[in-house]
Amino acid sequence: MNTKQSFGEYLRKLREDQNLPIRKVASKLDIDPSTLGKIERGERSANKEMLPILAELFGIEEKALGLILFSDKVAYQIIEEENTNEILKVAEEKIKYLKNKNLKQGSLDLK
Amino acid sequence: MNTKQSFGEYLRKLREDQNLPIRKVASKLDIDPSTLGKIERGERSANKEMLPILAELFGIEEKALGLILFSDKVAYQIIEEENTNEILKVAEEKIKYLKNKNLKQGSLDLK
DNA sequence: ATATTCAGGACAATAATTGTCCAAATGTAA
DNA sequence: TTACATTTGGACAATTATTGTCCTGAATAT
Repeated sequence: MNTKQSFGEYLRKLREDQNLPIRKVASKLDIDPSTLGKIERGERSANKEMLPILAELFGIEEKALGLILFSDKVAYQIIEEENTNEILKVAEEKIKYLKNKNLKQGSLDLK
Repeated sequence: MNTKQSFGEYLRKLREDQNLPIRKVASKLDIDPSTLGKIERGERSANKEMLPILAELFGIEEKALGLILFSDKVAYQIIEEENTNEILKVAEEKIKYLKNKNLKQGSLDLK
């Protein structure tokens, strides 16, 4: 897993390795080729519905693809702050706490 | 630093410790009391402009307040995924890479 | 009982996101 | 070069999310 790559860069590499035109992949995703181009260039974000389609198309794990997508989103969200590491650490503790809390309560009040 | 608290819960505690009504704090922030109530209950998000005002009002570090706010946002964004820890780890590496890259290039292309 | 405070829904305004369409640019092969 | 396919990127519209206000009713305090 190359964590230095953005989702778009990764996607483009996958596509080019298979010599597929944007047009074809876009068609699988049922979106305009221009939109996919923007996703590959990072001007747009992909959404979760695209993940299983892309995973199957390129023969990779959907979870791995999602990992790249979500880490992109998180990174983008806080990269302009100075204390990014601290933010991530506190977020991790918070998530741990919340997941445990909701587990005990039974109700998944996470939306 | 209590990482188990959300930004809103933390804010409410600060306010109640000083026996201030929502109305007064909202006025300092120049927003409707109802909006502040929602922020305290987590139904709305605070924004960065509010941080220095709140920090001064309650005599705490703006950075500490921002830490709680941003970690909240990150946690909220990914808490429904299963592999949250992995996402955070990859995000951290990505940020490290991007910050270093932009440092070297000089241009802060982060927006 | 009256005042104040707070909760929460309905609503409007604004901003952000998502996608399409098209024209220009780029690449590719004959 | 010509012809064709692909990609880029701007303008635009539609949808969705966010933000805040206003108002009513409930709870709390005096």
